[in-house]
Amino acid sequence: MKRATIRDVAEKAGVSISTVSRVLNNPEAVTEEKGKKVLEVIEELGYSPNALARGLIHKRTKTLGVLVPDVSNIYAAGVLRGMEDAARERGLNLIICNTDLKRERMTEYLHILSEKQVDGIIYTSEPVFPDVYEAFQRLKLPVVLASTHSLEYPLPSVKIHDEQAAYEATQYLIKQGHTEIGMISGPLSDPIAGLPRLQGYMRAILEQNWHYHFEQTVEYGHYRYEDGFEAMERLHRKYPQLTAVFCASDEMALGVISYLAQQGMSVPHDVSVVGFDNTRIAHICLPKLTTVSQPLHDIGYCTVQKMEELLEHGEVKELRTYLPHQLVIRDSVRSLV
Amino acid sequence: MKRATIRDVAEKAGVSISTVSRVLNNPEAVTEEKGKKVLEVIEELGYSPNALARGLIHKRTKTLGVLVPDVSNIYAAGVLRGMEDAARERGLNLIICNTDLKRERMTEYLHILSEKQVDGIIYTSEPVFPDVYEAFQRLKLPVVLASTHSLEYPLPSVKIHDEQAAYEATQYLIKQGHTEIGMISGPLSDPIAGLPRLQGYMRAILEQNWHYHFEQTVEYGHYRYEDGFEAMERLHRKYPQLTAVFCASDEMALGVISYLAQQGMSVPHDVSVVGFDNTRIAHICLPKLTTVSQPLHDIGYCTVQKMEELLEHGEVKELRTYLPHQLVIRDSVRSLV
DNA sequence: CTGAAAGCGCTAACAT
DNA sequence: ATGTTAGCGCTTTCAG
Repeated sequence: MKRATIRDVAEKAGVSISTVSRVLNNPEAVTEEKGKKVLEVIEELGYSPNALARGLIHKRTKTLGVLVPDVSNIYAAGVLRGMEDAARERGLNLIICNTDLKRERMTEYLHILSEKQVDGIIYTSEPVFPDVYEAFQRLKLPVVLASTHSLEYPLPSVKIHDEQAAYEATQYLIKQGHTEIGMISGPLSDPIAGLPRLQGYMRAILEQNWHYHFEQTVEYGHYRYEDGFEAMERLHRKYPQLTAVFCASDEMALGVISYLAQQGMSVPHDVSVVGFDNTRIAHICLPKLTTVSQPLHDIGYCTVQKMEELLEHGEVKELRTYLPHQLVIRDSVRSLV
Repeated sequence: MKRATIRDVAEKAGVSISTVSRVLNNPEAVTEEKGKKVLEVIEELGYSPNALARGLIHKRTKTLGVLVPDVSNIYAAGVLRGMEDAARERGLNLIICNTDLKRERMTEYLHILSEKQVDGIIYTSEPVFPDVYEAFQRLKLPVVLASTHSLEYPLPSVKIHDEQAAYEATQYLIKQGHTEIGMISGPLSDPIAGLPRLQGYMRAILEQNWHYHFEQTVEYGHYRYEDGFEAMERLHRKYPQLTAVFCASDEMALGVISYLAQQGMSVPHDVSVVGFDNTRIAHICLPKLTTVSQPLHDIGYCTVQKMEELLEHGEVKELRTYLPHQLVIRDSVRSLV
């Protein structure tokens, strides 16, 4: 059996389709009596309006497209959750698209989303490459960036201040009396979570007028557990006197701890470790990780808020929003003072 | 500037709109010359067809709705990723909906998805309550269940065989020489991951003809780290002689390990622990967790495959699919033999 | 091979 | 207050 249309309802209720439309969209403009009758028939037929038809007319679908590198990533999933909460409150829906950092997949998704007439696009975690920006332009779709930003292009964005957060995390280690502080950084080529966090670390160290050769005190990895493990192996070899390590992600921090454990060193007794992100694992593992907390949920939530603002007014008051981060003190740092 | 329509293309190319439509949907039915001309204009205008209009006609949107308790949950996110991969390969998109286990939110989402004319609904992780099933019926939408199933209703589903997996995990502990084996189970009221896993544990124990009082050897929790911690506290009090614990989730297993560590006991030296799910944390934490691996990605992937089958043929060959699980041996179990 | 026209389900003027 | 009608952008007969 086919689903009922507005026409079916109108017929059965003995009114015109516009009356039915009115009880749904503008009930005051209809006699109470007829209104009630129509509502009854709607209930009886299990009628519900076709959003496609509506969207065709209004040119609004109440649907947003979300481009994310990988939903199964715990960080992305947290942000996504915040988006979804904000979206629900506003009657919006989210179509999620895994890009896996593949450019072709991104443009492919962008096309599909455009055809599906989404009201806007949320672009997550990745730098905005010129060809991507161009695609945004061509599609003429509102775009908001989540946990990434762009200094080249005027795109609204929501993230934390990574450089400052890393600065504060390093400063904390310094305040605890550490003077030999290494870092496991993300890739230098990552302008979002790589370079800025490294810069924050360096700023804190440079402030001390210490004699650091950063080539000796910094290693790199792609944020994953295994990367942290391997990077720590390299770092420890070239910088054995370190007493603390600041990591650009929680997973890498756990890799570091794991490597140290394997070498018979314990955290925080022998080496102190600070992570970044405050993902769920940070307070689950042993020792519990001192880490920089990103307000994942808020970032997602605020991104959708911003999108709504953009949709309503055609512009946003604050182009680039930097949400507050927080250093969460747990058990992975030892005080030397 | 508005986006180009098929009419704009037709005019500019000097053909009728039906010709443009043909170029897109049935290129062989058009002269090569005109075809080329039209393609050029399409490119020039940046035209892309409106999926809403198409959907209105075809009554197919190439969009699926996914109901999930919480995307930020690492388990759900893994399954979701598998779904997305399968969906992309088939030109489908996924609208995700967080239910937070709230019935009202579920029915609300179901309505919205129905209005948006999704081709089908994927329902994840939760038991199918009668009112939910009724809602499915009313909406007349194809439904497939992911990592849940229903024995009451004829709904296609994809999950692992939880009872058997738990049985094997417990059996493994027995084979390692353990005779005092406790369990941290999920809630009895959970017919998916709660009761079946407990039953598997009990079956393995009963097979040994041991004198177990399960009231003494089993405690319960809601799968989270904190639950595991607290449940272990209770379990250890009433069953102090245990040498191994089987947990219904990885997070609870880590809670157990954490509690034991706090009590000065070490895993696996003093107590062995087996988890369930093989989420990312299982191989990140110390000691690395021996656990039952669920093929999260496959579950999601297979669910979408099944949905496609249902959409194509109106039925599925195998109503309830049980994907193979696997016990992943790591470092959290000590052999006593 | 191509174009005209009907219509998918709905909303929004425009009449009445 | 209600009904009639013209589209929204597209596909699909049906003629030619």
